[in-house]
Amino acid sequence: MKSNNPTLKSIASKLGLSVSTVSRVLNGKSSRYRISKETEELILKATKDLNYMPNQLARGLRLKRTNTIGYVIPDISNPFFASIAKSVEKSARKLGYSILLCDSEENTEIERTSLQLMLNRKVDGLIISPVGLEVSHLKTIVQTNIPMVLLDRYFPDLNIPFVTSDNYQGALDAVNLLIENGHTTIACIQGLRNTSPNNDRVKGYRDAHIRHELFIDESLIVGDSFGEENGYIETKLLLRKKIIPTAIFSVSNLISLGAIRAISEEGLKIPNDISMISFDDQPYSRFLATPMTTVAQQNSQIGQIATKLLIDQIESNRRIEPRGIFLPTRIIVRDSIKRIFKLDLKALG
Amino acid sequence: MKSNNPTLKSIASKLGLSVSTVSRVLNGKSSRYRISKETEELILKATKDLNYMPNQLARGLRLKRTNTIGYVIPDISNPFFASIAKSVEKSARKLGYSILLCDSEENTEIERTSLQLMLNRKVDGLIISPVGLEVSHLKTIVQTNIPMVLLDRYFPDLNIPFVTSDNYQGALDAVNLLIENGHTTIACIQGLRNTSPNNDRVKGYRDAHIRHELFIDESLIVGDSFGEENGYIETKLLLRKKIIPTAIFSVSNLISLGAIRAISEEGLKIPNDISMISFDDQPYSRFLATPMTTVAQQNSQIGQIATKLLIDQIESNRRIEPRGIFLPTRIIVRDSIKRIFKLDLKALG
DNA sequence: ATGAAAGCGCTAACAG
DNA sequence: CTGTTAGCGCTTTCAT
Repeated sequence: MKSNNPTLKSIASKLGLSVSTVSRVLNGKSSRYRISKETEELILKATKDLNYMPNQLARGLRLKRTNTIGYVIPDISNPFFASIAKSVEKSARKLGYSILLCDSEENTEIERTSLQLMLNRKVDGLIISPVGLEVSHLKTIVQTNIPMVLLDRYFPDLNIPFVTSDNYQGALDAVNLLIENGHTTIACIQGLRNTSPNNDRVKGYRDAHIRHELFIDESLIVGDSFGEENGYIETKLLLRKKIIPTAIFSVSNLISLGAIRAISEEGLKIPNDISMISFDDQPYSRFLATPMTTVAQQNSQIGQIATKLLIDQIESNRRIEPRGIFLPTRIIVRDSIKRIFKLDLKALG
Repeated sequence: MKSNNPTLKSIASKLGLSVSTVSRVLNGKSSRYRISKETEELILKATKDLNYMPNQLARGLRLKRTNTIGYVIPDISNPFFASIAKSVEKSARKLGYSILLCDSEENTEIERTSLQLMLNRKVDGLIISPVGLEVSHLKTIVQTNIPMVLLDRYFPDLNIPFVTSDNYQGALDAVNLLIENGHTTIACIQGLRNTSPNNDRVKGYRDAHIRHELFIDESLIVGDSFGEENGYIETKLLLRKKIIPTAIFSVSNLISLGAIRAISEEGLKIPNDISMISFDDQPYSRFLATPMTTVAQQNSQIGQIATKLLIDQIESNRRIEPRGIFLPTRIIVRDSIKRIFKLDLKALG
């Protein structure tokens, strides 16, 4: 049933040579071992004719190196992660590595077992966008000394290099913009709580308020997931409050979609009835009913840097000092923020 | 540097047993080999304590089975493919398989080398959404007898099972809808030519015309890629023609985004100035400036079926008869089609 | 009820 | 310049 692939052995015997010679030639060590031009060409020709391809399982077993890196991501269908996945795969491929992919579905248990699977498959390194709620399993992986880098979500107290956006600054900028446009009752729809991007963004939200000496209404900080459903539900709820916020700071692209759905269901218009700014720019952001003002991240760069960082670690065979890299975000102004009358509290007070 | 993982050997010697016994117990063959309860428990306890994990490289080498499947996709950042990737990964994981991922960037050469890489890594099977322009490399892979299934794009004359949407019927429905709304000058912005989804969709476009005895203006069938840029450029061009089409049938979600960009740049409105229907429904489709009428595919089902089909093949160890599976599409009517005065040619003639 | 040994396909140390 | 051999970690046949 299975076609018999040629092996070093079969080629060697066919040629009346030893496996080592064939192996040497194939690994470009002909000159180092002073192998004669004739045998070299003989071997090269034979391997080409037979379309010989080395068994990477055997190679990996022997070399303890698989040129494969494991990548675990919480939701590949989220366009934010999809675009990062693209750049991770591409950078890795360029550097000679393949990607073993796992979608953890925002579930720590799946993440844990998938990581174990990858370890068993002897990947050379790990890029993880962790769910972010649990660290214990990551800690045990750190102990194995396998190179790894965290992407997007990180743990400040964990000794692992990471690359992420400057979520704090991005959120600060976003909420500042809202405030500068006269908004003082601003809701914040969070993503998964206790994950670093969420924490940093919420902190930015708070600090923007503090800087402008604005009261922080805790009941306006709502939500608990990066998904659309969360955006929908929380917005529905927000619009039922006695005091309805004049603006929403949405912490992810998916949340925004849900929020938009709720807003339009309630017969309201952005930005006339309610303003909005959203984290994550997407190709469609500008084409929404109201073109969305967003905080754009450098998705492709995040993936690229993380991959290079990892492969550096793998190939230099040393742990790099586990620093975090924060990439700047940038605000793309479109039409979802309304400039409203600014009640100057200080002037009144 | 590297922490010494326990191996069968190290465990066996620590326990004063042989590797074979340990292996047997770990593979659940204790009863078959009448291994005493005590040794069994001894071994189980030791492996748990030491957190033993079998080296899958060694296992794969020996067993000729890796529980890994290769998945190559032309553009993971395209939300259509991202959502399929999600369901492929999930179904595979549930059935005990990991995914080796490669993004071919719509480039046959990358596809070819990536497939080779996967073969070298001894994946148990292949799911391929091929670029679709070249078959020769796929043909040689077929000859190796490795289980494979094509996803989305297929080759009718190639002996490989595939799963895809009923693109022909979907396009037929789409263009019929346009025609029923009075449109007779309908542009078709194609994706990558000579790929099956594109061909089938264009054929649907044509046949809808034929059925309604409408003239097919070849100059209205334009474009050559599934990307946004193509949609933008071709729409720009279409809007410069002497006779401007009253409607556009866009063959992909990305093309539509580009078309929308061009249309809005020209100061036109959908559907007042021009109507539109697009293949691929996306979460954002309903929130666009003009909520888009789309042809929705069953993304997650496509991925699931393809994966199960493949794993069936792998585990049953026989080639299934290479049939194609076409999943029905469905039209989601929103606001992007304007009902226009219907010029009844027959009545005039 | 358990062990010894071969071998999957490869690389590298050692030997000429 | 080339070959022999050991061994990566595992499963499985053959012994006992």
